[in-house]
Amino acid sequence: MPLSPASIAQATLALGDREGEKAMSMRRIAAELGCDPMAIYRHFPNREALLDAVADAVVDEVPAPGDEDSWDERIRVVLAGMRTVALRHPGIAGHVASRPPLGPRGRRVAGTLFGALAEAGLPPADVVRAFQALIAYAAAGLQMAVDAGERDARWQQVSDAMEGLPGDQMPVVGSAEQFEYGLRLLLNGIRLEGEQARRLTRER
Amino acid sequence: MPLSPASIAQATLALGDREGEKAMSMRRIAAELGCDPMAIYRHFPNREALLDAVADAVVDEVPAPGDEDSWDERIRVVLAGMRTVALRHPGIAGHVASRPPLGPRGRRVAGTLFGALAEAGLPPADVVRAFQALIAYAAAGLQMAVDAGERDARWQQVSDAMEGLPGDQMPVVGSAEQFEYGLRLLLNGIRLEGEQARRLTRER
DNA sequence: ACCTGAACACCGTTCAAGT
DNA sequence: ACCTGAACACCGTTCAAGT
Repeated sequence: MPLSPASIAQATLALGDREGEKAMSMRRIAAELGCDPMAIYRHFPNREALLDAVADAVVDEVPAPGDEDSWDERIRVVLAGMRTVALRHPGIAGHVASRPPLGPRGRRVAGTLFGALAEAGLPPADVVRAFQALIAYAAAGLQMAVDAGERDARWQQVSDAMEGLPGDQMPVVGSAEQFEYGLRLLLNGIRLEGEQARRLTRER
Repeated sequence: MPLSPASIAQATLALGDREGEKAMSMRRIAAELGCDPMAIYRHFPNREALLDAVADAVVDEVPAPGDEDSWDERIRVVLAGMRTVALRHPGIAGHVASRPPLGPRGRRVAGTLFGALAEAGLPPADVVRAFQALIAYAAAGLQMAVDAGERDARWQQVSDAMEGLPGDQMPVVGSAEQFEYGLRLLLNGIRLEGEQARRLTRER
């Protein structure tokens, strides 16, 4: 297998899936590929750029929503898809969460979101604002799921300390259910904004 | 100055403020304190725990909202405060963003949010869900502000590629204005949920 | 018993030396 | 010109040796 950006990214992804985030060091990736660590630098300027490429490949697995779906359903599908897909690749999930999916392939996801937000009735400037808010929320929700194993205990501490909140009705931190709830809040907020904007346009 | 958790945390914060995130290594913190790197381990089990303590100290600077403020204003004040305060400490801001503010001092902030969400009319289980969503959003918004310097260019790329969106009406990535917009979406969504819950309670 | 610092097992990246 | 691997300048943490 000849070295190429794609083959390096693929080997890095496999290594991360198998042995976790910390295994994706330049030295170990090189060992996985059977090459010198420095050979990688002839395809990527640095480690960050390589991880960006891996994250982009993962985002490419996000399924496209159906064209007949409503705008809010399209947003829901694409963001939940991003979360699910990233969690299938535990090694890189943290990196996906830490930055916007704006690689060549991530742009497809961004396009879906922009289209849906415009359809919701937001004025152009608010489309960009809402887009950023959605990406921020999705990234954070994903990060919570990634961290859940280690840091769950701390969340429990706080929630347990609150009165009137029996532990058994508490959604798990970083769970899909928790993710969907926050997304619903955002989508309800967006719907409201869209309706207000439409009303203003009609009055004018 | 005798070594103590507080004095170590304070020195770490100062070092991070002055020379950035990467300067906060065990070795450099020890140099700042004029002690052996290993001495720190007698006050903190590891580097992560030390950074948690530093983050907690920073969260303690968040101003408390007024008691007469409405529930949504209290949430707004406390989350915007967290963002502002964290950005005053660039070295540790990334760490604050990457985990819930649940240290001994952070619990005050959590308490404010829980109280405000209950007042909004959410049932207890949804209070926990909305709380998590708000913290997630705040963390991500903060992270965007932290990254803005380096990664702004990538956001610009995408937004520029979208039609009908002149660059001059675009809010800056990670800006306070952008943060407030997303927060407004979430608060609108929460208000809606609260009203629905109240209506259901009245009907019963 | 307490404390220290040498040592271990790593990093990402540079750069001089080899082909 | 291209490629390699030794070397640089670091890490967090362990642990044996000293007081």
